[in-house]
Amino acid sequence: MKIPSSSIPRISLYYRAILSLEAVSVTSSQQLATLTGCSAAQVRKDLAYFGQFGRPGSGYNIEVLKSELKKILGIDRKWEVALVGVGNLGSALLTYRGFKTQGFSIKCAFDNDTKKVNKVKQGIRIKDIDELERTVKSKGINIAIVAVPRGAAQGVIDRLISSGIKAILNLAPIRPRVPKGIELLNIDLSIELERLTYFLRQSANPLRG
Amino acid sequence: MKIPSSSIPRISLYYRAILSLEAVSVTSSQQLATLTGCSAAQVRKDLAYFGQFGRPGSGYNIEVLKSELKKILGIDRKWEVALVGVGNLGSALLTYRGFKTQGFSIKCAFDNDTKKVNKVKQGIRIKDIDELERTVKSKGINIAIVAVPRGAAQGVIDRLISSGIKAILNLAPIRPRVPKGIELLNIDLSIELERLTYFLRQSANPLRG
DNA sequence: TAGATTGTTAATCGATTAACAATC
DNA sequence: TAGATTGTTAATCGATTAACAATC
Repeated sequence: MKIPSSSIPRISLYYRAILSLEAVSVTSSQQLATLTGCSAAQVRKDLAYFGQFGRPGSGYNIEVLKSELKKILGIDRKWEVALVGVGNLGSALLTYRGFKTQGFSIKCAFDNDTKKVNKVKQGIRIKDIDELERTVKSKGINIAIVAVPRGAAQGVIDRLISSGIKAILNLAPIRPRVPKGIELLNIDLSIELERLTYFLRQSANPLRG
Repeated sequence: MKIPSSSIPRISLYYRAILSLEAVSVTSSQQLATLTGCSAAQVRKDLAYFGQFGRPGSGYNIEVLKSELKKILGIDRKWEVALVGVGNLGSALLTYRGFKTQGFSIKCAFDNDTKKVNKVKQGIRIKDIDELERTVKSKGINIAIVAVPRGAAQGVIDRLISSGIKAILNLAPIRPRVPKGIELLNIDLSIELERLTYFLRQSANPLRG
């Protein structure tokens, strides 16, 4: 069955929602809908793509659902992540505690700035970019976050892929080329801001400023 | 005419693509397609939502297109942005140079940590969160970026809205409630990483680690 | 004129919503 | 049993792709 790609981030939302429901043992598509801003039909549809987790008449057992959603999302295990680029944004990601609570752990960090190399941040000794291939291969890391300047991004991503990285979260403002079979997600903050200004421009509201 | 919301970030991509084409005076939907990874039909469709910018047989004049796309995206002017939360992520955004090149300028920054208040970063004196309403109102700012911890996010967003903010980029890992007419975009890095682990989990590739 | 390329319409594809029989 | 709620099918909606007449 074809699963809409848009259903995956919603599964993450449902998972977070049930984490906030520790006191009860059962929930419903309606409750999950209210908690996440999705429709109840959407919740049931999304869950049904992956199995029959509920009981008609009573709803979804929270412990069952929690465990199933973790399996679906692949977070029923720890994942080690490589970070490339320890500038302002990279440093922020290194200290971001939200990753750890979801089972992600930044295990190594690289930069090409010799002033940063060998400095320790959050218990991670920053490595020279030259050590990227060796380290990623030897640690068997599958996921990388790229937080380097625009001009360096494609080169870094090529090197990550040749080191065996299979999934990349790219924060540099380019659309890198990657071969088939590599999962790439781009987060471009300026593009997001432009979605906002498009809206403000269209808006009927009399804008100030 | 109804414009698909997914076409807006593509317009941003086309705009960036033509910025890299300074040497030539004309481009085509095929060239923009190659540069952005979209299809040529998609490029023409997206542009046609907003007007007739090209000439059959010859293509799109770059200067004309550049100016039209800026107008569409609302970046034919400067925008002042308020930043709430000057932790690691907020500091990174304050120093991010990519915003300025697209016409965005972080004009004020707030934090509730008295150790940070009155410190100057990137030429911005960090203000106490208590000054949020007064400052945003008096400066007539329409856009805010929220980079506070999960627990503080909804409260901050409520206050931003009551100060007149119309568009919010939220980086805290919650889905805030906002009234109709307020544009909200959520960027949740853990959810993005979970899209990657979903893919790795599904992947036929024998994964290492 | 011949070749190129747009803008637009129709066809396809994919995702969401609504409805409801089956189940507890 | 009556009320609640799932899982699934069908209907709707929206976005993308293909095709091509019109234009330069």
